[in-house]
Amino acid sequence: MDKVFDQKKYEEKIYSMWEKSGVFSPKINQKRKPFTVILPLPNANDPMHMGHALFTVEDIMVRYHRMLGDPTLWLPGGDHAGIETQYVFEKHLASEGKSRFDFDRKTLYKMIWDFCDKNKDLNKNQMKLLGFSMDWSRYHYSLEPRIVAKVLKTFKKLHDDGLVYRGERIVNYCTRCGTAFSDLEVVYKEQNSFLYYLDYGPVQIATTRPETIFADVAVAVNPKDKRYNNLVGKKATIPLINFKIPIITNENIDIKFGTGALKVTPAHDTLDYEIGVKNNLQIISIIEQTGRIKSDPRVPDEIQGLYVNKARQKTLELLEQNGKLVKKEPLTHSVGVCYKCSNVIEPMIIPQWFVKTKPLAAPAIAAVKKGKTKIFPKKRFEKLYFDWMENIIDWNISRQVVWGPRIPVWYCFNCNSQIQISFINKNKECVKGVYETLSQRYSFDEISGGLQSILAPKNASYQLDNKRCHKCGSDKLLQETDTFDTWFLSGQWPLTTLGIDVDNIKKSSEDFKYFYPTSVLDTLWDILFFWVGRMMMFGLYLTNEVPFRVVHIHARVVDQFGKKMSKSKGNVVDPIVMVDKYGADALRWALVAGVGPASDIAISDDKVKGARNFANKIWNISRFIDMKLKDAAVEDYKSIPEFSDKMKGVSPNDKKIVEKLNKIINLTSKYLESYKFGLASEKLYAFVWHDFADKYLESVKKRLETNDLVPLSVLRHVLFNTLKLLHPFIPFVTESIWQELKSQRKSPDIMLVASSWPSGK
RNA sequence: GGUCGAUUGGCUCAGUGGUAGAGCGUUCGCUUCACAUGCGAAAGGUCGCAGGUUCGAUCCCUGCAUCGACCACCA
Repeated sequence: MDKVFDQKKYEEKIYSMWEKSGVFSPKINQKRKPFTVILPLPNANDPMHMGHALFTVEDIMVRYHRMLGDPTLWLPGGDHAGIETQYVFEKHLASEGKSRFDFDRKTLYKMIWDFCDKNKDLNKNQMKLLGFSMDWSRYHYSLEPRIVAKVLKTFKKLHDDGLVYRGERIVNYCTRCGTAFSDLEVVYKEQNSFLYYLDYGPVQIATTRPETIFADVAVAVNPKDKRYNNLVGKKATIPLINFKIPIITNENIDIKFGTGALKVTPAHDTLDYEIGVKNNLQIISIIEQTGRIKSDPRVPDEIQGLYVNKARQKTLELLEQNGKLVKKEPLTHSVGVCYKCSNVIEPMIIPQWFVKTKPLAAPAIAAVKKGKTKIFPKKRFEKLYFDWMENIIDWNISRQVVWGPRIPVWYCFNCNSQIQISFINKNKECVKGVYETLSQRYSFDEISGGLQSILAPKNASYQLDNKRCHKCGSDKLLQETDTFDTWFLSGQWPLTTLGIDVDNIKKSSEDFKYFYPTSVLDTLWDILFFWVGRMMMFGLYLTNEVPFRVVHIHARVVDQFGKKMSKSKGNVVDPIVMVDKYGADALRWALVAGVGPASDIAISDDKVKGARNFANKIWNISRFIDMKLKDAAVEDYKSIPEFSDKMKGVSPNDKKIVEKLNKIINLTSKYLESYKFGLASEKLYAFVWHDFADKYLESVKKRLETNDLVPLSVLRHVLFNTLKLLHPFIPFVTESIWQELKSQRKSPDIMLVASSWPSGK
């Protein structure tokens, strides 16, 4: 054995040995309960970051259970990550001076597909470098046909059950990404702006968005506001266009803000939308999806066609010229921006597909309350889970991006001639318009061949198959171009990857019947809502059974200053760089050792270096024992008696270390069962380094010179058991030693499986 | 505004109802034949503040302070 553990010499070899042996692929054994973990699928658009290295926690659980003898499945996967990937890809296109509007959707889809394929493979290799014992034979990608087919069936089932509807609700729309987002995907940023006081005839209103005044349909005041009592029911006048709008009341108006009078613009503000719906007000939309002001007769000519920001300036100029701008004062408020591109989110009314979530959330709440799924750490995260699930609103599952499965709904163009279309014609030009008009110049085939997107009116008729129109028999049908929210796919991940049959659960695959529900879902708390909640809802909806028994929330990796790692801050540490420098074991250990439940981990070179030293310590303990065994001229393990309490010549000192070993075996098992990985590793560290190496090993050196075989027997006993305890945490060094000491032990050949987890009786 | 978390030796952080722990750093001594990615020793904390429960609190409860995170609202 070398003087120091050279991980580069072993890691690759060891991993491929494991892989070839097939130990990562469990065999179904009806006599034993399986242990199943589904990997939180990394995005296929990006290499791994330090957060992914925390899958170490899952590997620890998985390896532990495998060693216990449980049929253990860790199922890996990759996520197409719809919007996020398209965003990354569009940046890539932009660097080549192109945009998504230059391509029809088929071409664009193919380009992104190829882009992701490369990254997917990169991801897989990186996970192997970290030693993750995933069953690669069961790897799944969210866009592979058999996964998508199941997802579409779920959509149909939801639709049949009346849980899907097409609705026109105010949605968060990013004009740059060209898609709507769920409320969870909007981030709020502080912005310095101005509050403008405008003259609306009998009242003054205060607004930060003067460009939307042309879409106003009312002025609202608080019913308790005495200043306006006599004006309620009368009319206010929109300046510049002199439209009369009613003055109404609403309890949500803050008396102290501005003048206490709010201009109500239902089409372009969330609160206003609610007020509009409640009071049956007209909803007038003046902003296009491109972010430009519409050519609407209500809008002054010079403002039409301007982008929102320009329109604001121009409107203010006009207001000032007309003496309608009373005053402006500075205001700091938060503005919703796109979580991907930071562009300001425009609340807009666009027809979208929604899932009714209340009926799905109720069982998901009940399951956690009944303890069918347990969340760790409980106190903190159960509350978070309930808060979200109890306040859930209908889920907008439409995304106006290309990268994802299209919603399986078809519109007949004969019946719905008002559908808006965007496509690339034969001359490679992007053409937009309403079908009724376009059909006079272009054939249906030319349109469908170069299709970019369609936008059907809210009440458009549709059908769930692409046969001839059920109503008129026409064959001019096109599928919805909205694609599914990524979480609609990943929310079904444990079901689809294990092989559920959505139509007939009893016909699901053997894997599904055996491995579902899964045992533990380990993730970061920040996708508790996006992912865990959705999986709970889908799981219970389709199977009446929770998708996992336990949700374990792991720690978050931050930089040495305690800040979240992000590309924009430039404080990202590449896990693979650390692996290269100090070894996979070192990084794994550094991420787990002594870390409290769901706390932050500050990762630094020093910490990983310390972990590397620990791995080396174990290596050298083994090297010492190996040498002593050979010094004693012992050819193989048979020459040294197996350790036993009753063997002759066992000293109190020997007994003491064995007692401590048994204690640490019990403790490690106990901690692993209760998800206390930090404590487990900390205690192991102290035992290995201080009790075993510094004290016991030093103390027997003299005895070893006297040809006393008892201490050798003890050393070997303690070493092999300790290696087993350490293996889930630091698999490479322990397995490397296991291989080096082949002649000094009985089978098994591979540490990972065949060696059973020790018992510390 | 609401919720949650943190506050422990110089730094980073574990932990427990019964007189404080680790790693790193620091100081001193070691080229000891497993390991200098090491060995031996040492210094260093009234466990944020104020109350309460308890025979006893760093740990439980209440309040406060500071920092951080999340959610909601922001016309």
